[in-house]
Amino acid sequence: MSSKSEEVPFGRRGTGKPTINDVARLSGVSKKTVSRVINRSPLLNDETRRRVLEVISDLGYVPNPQARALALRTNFLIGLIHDNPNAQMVLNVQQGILEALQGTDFEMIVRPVDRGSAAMLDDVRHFLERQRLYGVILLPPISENDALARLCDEVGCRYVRMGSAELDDPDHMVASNDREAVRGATAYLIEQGHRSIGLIAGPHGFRSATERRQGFEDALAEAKIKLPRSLIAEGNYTFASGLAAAEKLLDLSPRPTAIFASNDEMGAAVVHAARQRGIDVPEQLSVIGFDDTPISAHIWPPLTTVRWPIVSMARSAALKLLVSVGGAEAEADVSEPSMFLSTLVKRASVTPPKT
Amino acid sequence: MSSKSEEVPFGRRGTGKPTINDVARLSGVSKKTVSRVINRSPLLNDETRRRVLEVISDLGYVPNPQARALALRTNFLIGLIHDNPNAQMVLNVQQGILEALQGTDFEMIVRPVDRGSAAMLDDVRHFLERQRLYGVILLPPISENDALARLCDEVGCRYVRMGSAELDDPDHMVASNDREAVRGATAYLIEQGHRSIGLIAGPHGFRSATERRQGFEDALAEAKIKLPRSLIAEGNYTFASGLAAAEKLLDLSPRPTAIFASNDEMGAAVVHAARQRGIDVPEQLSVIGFDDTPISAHIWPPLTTVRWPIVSMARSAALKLLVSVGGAEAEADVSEPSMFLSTLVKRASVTPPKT
DNA sequence: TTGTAAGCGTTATCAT
DNA sequence: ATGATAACGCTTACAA
Repeated sequence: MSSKSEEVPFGRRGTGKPTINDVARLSGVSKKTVSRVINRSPLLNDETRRRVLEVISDLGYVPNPQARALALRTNFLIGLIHDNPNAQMVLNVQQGILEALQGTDFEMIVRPVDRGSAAMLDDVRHFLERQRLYGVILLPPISENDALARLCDEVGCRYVRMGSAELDDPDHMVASNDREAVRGATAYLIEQGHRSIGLIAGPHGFRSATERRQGFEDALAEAKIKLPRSLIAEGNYTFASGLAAAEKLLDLSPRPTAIFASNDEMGAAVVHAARQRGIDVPEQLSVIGFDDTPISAHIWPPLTTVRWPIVSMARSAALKLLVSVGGAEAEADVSEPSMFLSTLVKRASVTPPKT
Repeated sequence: MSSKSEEVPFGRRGTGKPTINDVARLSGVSKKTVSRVINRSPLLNDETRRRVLEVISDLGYVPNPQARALALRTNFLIGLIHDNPNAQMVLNVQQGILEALQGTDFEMIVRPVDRGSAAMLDDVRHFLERQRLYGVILLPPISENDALARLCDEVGCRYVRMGSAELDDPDHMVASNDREAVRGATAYLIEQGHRSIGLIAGPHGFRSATERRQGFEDALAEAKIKLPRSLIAEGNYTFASGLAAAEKLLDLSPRPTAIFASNDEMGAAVVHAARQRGIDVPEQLSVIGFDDTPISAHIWPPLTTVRWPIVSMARSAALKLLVSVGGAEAEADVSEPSMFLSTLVKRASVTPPKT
């Protein structure tokens, strides 16, 4: 009986910020109508909309995200879920996502997870259920986990997976053609005259590792080159593991004249290991990496590598998530691409072998 | 009159998740009492608290963050505001923050800003006002902007600044002793016998650049070495700028026998530039960097550098923000340190000069 | 096309 | 120490 707060002239309470009520009162319509304007409802008199928009802009009114989140049962947040050890990759992805979110009401929230942990799925479930994210982007390698994708579905959270191959339908996936890209890179090595080529593969169980390895083998098969198993070493995408793998390969005799490393970190490690034992790159050893992260350009010699369009992929992933916002119009957009092509970046770490 | 929803046995509506009402009903108390339990109110009968906690755990009840955010007018989010170009640094900071947030109800939200833009302060103000963050962490170099700190105060948002020197009171600051650390690094070069030492300074207007440069000059002054201005080049902390600066220094004749670069990116660039012109590091040129980011250990030769305890600093910064949560007890905690010491990491890029 | 009333799930006020 | 009731600022049902 007591409070008729609508009577208060303006922005009652200390906060000072105008609410939907202020807008409604000042433009002489109901809250609901203002809400319709905010949410771009199509069934609205143009004149009404205009008037409300004017008041909104006069007042500098901005809808309160917390209140919307409560009412809509969904937050205006895009989550990035990852267990990727590579700083540069994670940051590139963040950059891509943020570019997509630019100018929208969405913000990005980052959630690293522990792939090893048995509780990982439960952790993510709790996270998603609590935060009610609008959607999440799954980075490799965790993005390869099908159970995780199913989990997102279950809790009703939109998701897009990033990966090295199509492991989901196009609406839920942005993929690159790693296999083909590595085939091309290896073929380039063969063209240059290399016949004894080492491979530092990615870790067992990673889709990207498999794809890249297959691309490597595709190229060899095409050229009818048969290589001993000993020319394949395995790393886990870290510099340290690359160092160990490189040492194994460089101890071989005869030594390979070229090495393809499944990512730049390990490629840089090959160069490092070679220098350490006085082997000149590229004169005595050609090296190719993968990712085109800054380190590949910064070491000496600059590393020939496969450019992985990670920023564009991440941007696209985020845009796929946002497709369903803005009510009507957004759906009509040309849909975001789902396949991205990686390309070979030729630098100084490859030359024909000297015999 | 119509809805007596309290009668519904359990988790009405589709969502299925128990609410505070379910807990209240099942434990035979009011919502407010449950709320008190959740918020660790001290004035609560122990027996009541116990009973409620039991029901909470039986039900697997978790308070809805969106509703709390609306009622409390503050989100359970910690923001990271930065305009730092260095991927590794940003990611280290994220790691530190996330470590601190581990096990709490808080999540991290990342907000890059554009230092150059005139609208920067307004952007941040809108961001803070809309999102109602619990607190933000300001990374250098934007953390050096006093107007930004004042803005946080104004909109009632807790903040902690990270920086290379104390630019705020301890509650709002975690700092490192860059000046002293660089003085030590330079002294080490002098000890080794170097007398002609180049400096690649950070960009004008950056506090970290000033601090590091002063440390450099402190050491020279101590050793009574007077160097020509030409031995000081300026970069902007990027690899490319480091390359340009290195070229300038290496063109000098006589050439310096050592170079201190104000960060690792530029230090790596020095090594890169040296190799490019056939100058051996460290035999003909010693190099020291700053930060101890992975690149310093990954290039050849591994770079002697100053280890900046950035992860710990970020963790501490986040903990400072959280000090005021948990009602009563947290305040009593030993307060987080505000000063962090950087230390010299000796690797292979420094030797005595050959004359 | 627009408005009314009833939530969304929590906390604050002010009793008792 | 605890509870009834009114916010918090927005959206959805359902009318009109």
